[in-house]
Amino acid sequence: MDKKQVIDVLDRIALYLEIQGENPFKITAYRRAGQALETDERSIGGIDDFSKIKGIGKGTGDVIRELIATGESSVLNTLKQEVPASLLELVKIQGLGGKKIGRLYRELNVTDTASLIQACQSGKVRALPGFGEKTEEKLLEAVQKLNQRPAELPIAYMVGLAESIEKVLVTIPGIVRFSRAGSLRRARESMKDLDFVIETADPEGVSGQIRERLNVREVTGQGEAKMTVVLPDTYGVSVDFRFTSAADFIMMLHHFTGSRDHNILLRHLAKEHGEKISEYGVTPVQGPVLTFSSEAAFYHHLGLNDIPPEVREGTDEVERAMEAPLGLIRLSDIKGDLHMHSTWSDGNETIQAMAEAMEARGYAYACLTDHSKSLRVATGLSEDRLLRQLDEVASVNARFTDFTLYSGVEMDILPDGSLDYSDEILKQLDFVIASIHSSFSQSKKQIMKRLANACRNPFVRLIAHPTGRLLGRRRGYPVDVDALIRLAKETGTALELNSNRNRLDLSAKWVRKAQQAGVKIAIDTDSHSKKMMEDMALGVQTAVRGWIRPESVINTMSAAQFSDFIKAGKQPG
DNA sequence: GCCGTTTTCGGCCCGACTGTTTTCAGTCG
Repeated sequence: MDKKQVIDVLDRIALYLEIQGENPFKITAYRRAGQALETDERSIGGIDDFSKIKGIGKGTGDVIRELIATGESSVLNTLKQEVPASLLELVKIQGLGGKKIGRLYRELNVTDTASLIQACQSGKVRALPGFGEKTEEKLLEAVQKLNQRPAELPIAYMVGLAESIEKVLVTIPGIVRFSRAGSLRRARESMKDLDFVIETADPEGVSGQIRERLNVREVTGQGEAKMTVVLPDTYGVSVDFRFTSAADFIMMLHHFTGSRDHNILLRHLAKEHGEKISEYGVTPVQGPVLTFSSEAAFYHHLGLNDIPPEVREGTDEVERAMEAPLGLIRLSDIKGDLHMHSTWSDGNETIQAMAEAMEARGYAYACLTDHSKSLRVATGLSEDRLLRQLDEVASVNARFTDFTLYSGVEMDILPDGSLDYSDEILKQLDFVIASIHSSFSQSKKQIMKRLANACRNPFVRLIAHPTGRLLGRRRGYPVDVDALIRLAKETGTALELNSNRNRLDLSAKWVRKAQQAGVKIAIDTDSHSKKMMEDMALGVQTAVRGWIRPESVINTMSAAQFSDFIKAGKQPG
């Protein structure tokens, strides 16, 4: 039984207790025990005494120990006999929580979605005290919507929606400023909904404008402080708009950026000093409510170093910010982009145009890395064309003074593990990337053989999009990423964090492990157009989620350092 | 059920909104 399964059992126990109408604090105790386990860096086997972990006491500790010893929980088994398991599904229904589910079960014998629909249709639900006609209607609607859309949507899709919303918000005169909040601001890979915080003196007018201009499908909540709408997109994504005054903006933004668990940690901390935190500010022991002009100032008030949104997940970030500045990478640390394509293969722009756009972004250098010959769908370069391209890169590079364009290639690692060019060719390039674009369904063993061959080549400096995943669409090929990290370390090969919004590959979890192992990372956009260069921001956000420091990233090097890095060649570690 | 520089009892994060009520419980984030 692994950690995830143990946490899952604790959560299920909590849900059963909720349905039974148990003491709410007992319920959160089970959930908190699960969170404590998740936060702990050790694996289940590496923990000797669970009760020593804060949040786990005798009761939950016994449950965990029994689970590990026997694979079962007598607490859970008892609950299963008292409450049908099918009831657990009902919490997914909008507007239903443990308490209402418990009442529906005890008084109307509702056990699953089918019996809930029946109870609604026969008018029995509205007769229950606390329920009513409207509740019954909404429940019926919510049940029917239940499986119509995935619970969470990938960040690429949600960023697209957010961008289109922002285009509208900037044109509404009553809006002083606004910001993304919630999961998107924290750059989670997938999320349920979108959140915006808006400074305005006229929430009502602005609400009306937003409803009209976004052509919303439905308004599911409307008050003085907030509005919730459903967008007219394919999935019917829900968006929260929270309105605020100038003074409250930062605290409101902080609050709605979350995560909820992070906010809870901060409130516990404030409480130790007798202070109270809400979205309106910090209430001190005495005196007026405090607000702040930046989130950093707010953290500072709590005795913490600044914590960027991307790591506010309610794990150990508060503890770490207490000890020292986190020192995590920022977008401004990026000095170049090492992965881009031109019209020579499948890019949309000339080499010159791509280089100019990179320079305009303030970069000191970039590498041109078109596809290699075997990737025919992308008109990969034959040896002959690749060598001719070297001349073109040199001539484009000569037109810049404070910017260097390096020659490179994104070379295919072929299904049999061989590489698409000979070392004779590769040694003429400044920067060689290797990646897998074919035979995704091979065994893990064969995929690892391919990656090992690439890492062991003396000219391959970087493995691009190491897992080949496309978020929400494709899992990628089977990679033993731990083994790849060891290979990268051993051979002095860097691993990519591909910033493309559909990839974000490696993920935050894996770049964190790579950094811990001493492997260098490149945060690249793999741009095929100028527009795609903007995804660097998402790549850096993902790196921050992985607690990446600038010194672990090769494209944070200055122009001179990077030039030396190229010349020095691979340094096996 | 868990916890303690207010420590073995009495608390447990905080507020908006909805639908039900006629002062508030439940849900959500």
